[in-house]
Amino acid sequence: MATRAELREELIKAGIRPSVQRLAIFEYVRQSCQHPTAEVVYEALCDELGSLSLTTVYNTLKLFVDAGLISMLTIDDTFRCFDGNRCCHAHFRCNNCGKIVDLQMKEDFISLVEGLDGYKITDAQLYLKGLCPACKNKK
Amino acid sequence: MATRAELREELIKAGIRPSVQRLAIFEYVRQSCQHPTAEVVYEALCDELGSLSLTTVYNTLKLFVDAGLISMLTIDDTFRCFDGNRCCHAHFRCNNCGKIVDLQMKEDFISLVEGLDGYKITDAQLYLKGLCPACKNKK
DNA sequence: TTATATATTTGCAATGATTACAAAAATGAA
DNA sequence: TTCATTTTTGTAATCATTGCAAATATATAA
Repeated sequence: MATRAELREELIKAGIRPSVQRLAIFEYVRQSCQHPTAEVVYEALCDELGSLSLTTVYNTLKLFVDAGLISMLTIDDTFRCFDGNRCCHAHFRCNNCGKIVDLQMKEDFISLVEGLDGYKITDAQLYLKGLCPACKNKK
Repeated sequence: MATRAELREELIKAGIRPSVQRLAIFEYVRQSCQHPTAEVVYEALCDELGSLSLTTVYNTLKLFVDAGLISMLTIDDTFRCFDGNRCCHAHFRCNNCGKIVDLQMKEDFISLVEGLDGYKITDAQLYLKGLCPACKNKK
């Protein structure tokens, strides 16, 4: 769990000026295990920051994604969500309850992909979908 | 390359009545290596079928995805595209030119995921993003 | 400090892919 | 044929996301 000062340093190192809004958004996404959407980030930080614009949240999240500081997940095709967990992991989305969970990997999945000579890879996501144990038992 | 009769049988086996529209859409997505969007499928088949509704294309593609006959890709976060290739493979999307290409796998990537006991997996997608060789050289 | 340029935030309007809906057409059963 | 069911269609609505221009904050220079 990084401190606020460490997160600030990380932004600066990435060439991003740590404004109040940016630092709050960065901290929120990095600490969350919930894969929040832009809307969720906005709702969560509105009070804390006094005021905040949804546009700022969208712009800032995009800034972080482009800088490689967080990832954007498109596992749900109706909205994007964001992930501050920097360890290599896969995601599972339950088709019934919609929950998105992290799954550990035995090894980095990029090593299994063939024919990547000449490519520059900046992002990799492994998405699994189906039924989570709870929903599977209900049916 | 499956014949039209084989594709028809596959629909019936999946419990889907092979209407003219459905068979044409199924054939198009299965034969294409281009990961078409609903709009692309619609444009391609409008003439062939005389008339066609974009709503039908959307509904039909969803029907096929739910039946496990084709996959939906969300590698590009601004639109969905569809993939009729049933072999296990990964996808790469170039951040510069937008091209989506298939990549072979040394082995099925699901085997690398831990903690799947109790889950029912119905879909798995591995997405890589970055620069393709051509775009990488240009920069 | 003050003035000026630059970067950031904000609110609202616009965008566009996708879906809801209800009518029309096609198909199957009796 | 008649009736019920399934499928298709066109249009309107939805809603997550973006464009844009004004307002605000921050950094730099003098």
